[in-house]
Parts: sequence; C-alpha cells; structure tokens
Amino acid sequence: MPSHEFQSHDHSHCVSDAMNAALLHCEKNSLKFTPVRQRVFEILLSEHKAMGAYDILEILAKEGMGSQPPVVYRALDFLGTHGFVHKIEKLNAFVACEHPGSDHDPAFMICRSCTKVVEMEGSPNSEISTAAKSMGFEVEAIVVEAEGLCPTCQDTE
Amino acid sequence: MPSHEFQSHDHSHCVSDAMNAALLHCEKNSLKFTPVRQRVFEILLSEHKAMGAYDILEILAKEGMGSQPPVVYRALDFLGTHGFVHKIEKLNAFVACEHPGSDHDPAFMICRSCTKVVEMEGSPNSEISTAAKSMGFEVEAIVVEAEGLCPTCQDTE
DNA sequence: GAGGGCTTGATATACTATAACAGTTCATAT
DNA sequence: ATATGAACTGTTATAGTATATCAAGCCCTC
Ligand SMILES: [Zn+2]
Ligand SMILES: [Zn+2]
Ligand SMILES: [Zn+2]
Ligand SMILES: [Zn+2]
Repeated sequence: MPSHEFQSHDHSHCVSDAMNAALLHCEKNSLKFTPVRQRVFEILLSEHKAMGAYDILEILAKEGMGSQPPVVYRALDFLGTHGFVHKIEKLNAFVACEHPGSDHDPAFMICRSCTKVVEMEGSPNSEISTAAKSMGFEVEAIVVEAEGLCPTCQDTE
Repeated sequence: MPSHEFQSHDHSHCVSDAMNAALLHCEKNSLKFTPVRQRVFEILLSEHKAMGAYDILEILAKEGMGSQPPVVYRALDFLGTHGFVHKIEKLNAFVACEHPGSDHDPAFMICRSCTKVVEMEGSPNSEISTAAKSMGFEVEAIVVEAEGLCPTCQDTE
C-alpha cells in the first residue's frame, strides 16, 4: 500500500476507518461520543488538512450546533485526549489522526504549498528520545513537525 | 564539559558567548543590531527559559524602550531570522539560541516542572528526514520539541 | 425522584500576532 | 550638500487563538 495521503487515494476509506475506530473505542471505554464531538471529528476527517478551531466553529455554527469557541475547543480537547485528533503546533490547527487505536507520539509532514498534512508512519523519534535520555531528560511527549513540499507540489513548482 | 544547561552552571558564559557571537555576526554581515534588538536578546539570554512576547514587552516598556507589540515582534523576527533566537511552537514563546553561528534545525527539551528549555546537541532529526524522504517529501524545516522532566526535577518529584 | 457527574450554552475575557501608516535615521548617489 | 531611498521605530487599530466562569440540561444510579 504505497499510496499515501499526499497522493490521490480512496479517501472514503480514510474517513470510514477512522470513524469506525473511534466509535469502537468509545463504545469499549464508555466514552460519550456526542453529536458535537462526532461532527467535529467528521469535519476534520473530510480532508488531510489542518483546520483552525474557528474554521471548524464556523461550520458548526452554520449547522446550528453551537456558535461559541468553548464548544469547539471542548470537542477538540475530548478528541485529542482520546487520540482521535492531533494539534499541529506550528499551525495552531488540528488534524484527524491517521493511526487510530495505537497510542503514539505523532510526527507530521506539512506541505507549505497545498497545505496537506500527513502523519508519518512509525513515530520516527527514537533518535530524539535517545539524545534526550543521554542528558538525563525524561521525555513524556514529543512534537515533530516537518514543513516542506509534498511529492505533488515539488513537480508543479 | 558534561555540565549542560539544566544543571547549575556558570551562566555568565552562556550570556557573553551568545552576545559576542551575535555582535560578531552582525558586524560581519552589516546587520543593524539596534538597542531594542540587543535588549530583547539580553532579556532572552537571562535564563534558559522561553518567554512570551508580551513578557518581554513588559520589561521593555518599564525601561522605556517601546510599549507596543510590534516593537517586540519585530525584534524577535530579526533575531529569529538571523538565528539568535528560536520560537518554541508548543509554548508560543521564544528562547535564545544555544548554538550561535551554526545554521541548524533546533531540537528542544522542555521541562514541564521548572520550565527550563534546553537545545539538544547535533539536531537529532536525521531519522525524521529519512522517513520523510522515503515518502518523497522534501523537508525545509523541522520542529522538534520534547516535553518532560529534566534531571533535577525528576529527583525532586 | 433526589443527587451527582458530565456535557452544553453563553458571556466575558485573556493571550498571541499582524496590518497599516507616520515619522525618523542613516547610508548612498548624484 | 542635498536628494533619495531603505530600514528601523512609534503608534493605532484589529485579527486570530484560547480559556475562565457560571448557568442550565441530560443521564445514570442510588
Ligand atoms: Zn484520505
Ligand atoms: Zn495519530
Ligand atoms: Zn546558561
Ligand atoms: Zn539554536
């Protein structure tokens, strides 16, 4: 399966896989996957792009699901806590997780041209953990965000 | 020299080394290291901690060096462009660079307890670059920020 | 059916960052 | 020496991101 998310692909699978994983996980852990939370997750799943909280809020508001910031921030907090979405610190924005179910420190590639965001496979940060450990630093979470050009945008430059 | 910046150390060396390197670099490249820029850099050098733009601004204002946000953001932009300071995306805050002179993608350790921030040696992100390259992604800049507990704060927990 | 925990609604506010324009300074070119 | 222009600073206004707080509703359970 070399088709990764920068290339065109059957995106409906991304959506249904992620949503099913989330539904299952909430079911198993008695988490309340409420309409607002579910809708925010759907919105983030619609594309492999990061969205700002206020962009999401605007969509929610149009649909009559809450029009104030705390609504969306609370939903994002829930989704983040349970690993369904990640925050992209560099962009102050949020993306749906592409590796649902697994507990992981995500690492991202952000295309500055098409603005797509893709999660790397396998959390390639053992090197960082090692470097930190060698200084006696105990790592609890790692932010890794690579910005640049995706394969498609390199061609069309 | 295993004394790294989480431990107590002769910090005046950090300050003077960084300031000298900056002065030299500006001299060599005909950059205008103006009073505001120099003072902002000094403020960031005073501790190995990240400071918010408005924290810096507050100090500047007390000293009569400009009291409006653009003043500090412009100074930070200059200092960042020329590699004297880095932004910590996770904190929306800024730190003085600990490896002046070298052009580098920084990588940080952030202690959540004492809030000190230390730059790792050697930009340990070849693993990430490799992973990205294998997907055809061309990396231009990398954010690496590890959050956790520094050696000192692990003991006192 | 009363209590308690969690979710949502709503208001207000805090925090972070930039746009735009005016005034100054300083180096350079005529 | 003066004009020109680029870059820096001052200032006002505004945009964008995030949280604190309190009130009201829902759901589970005891
Ligand atoms: Zn997809
Ligand atoms: Zn993920
Ligand atoms: Zn020091
Ligand atoms: Zn540095």
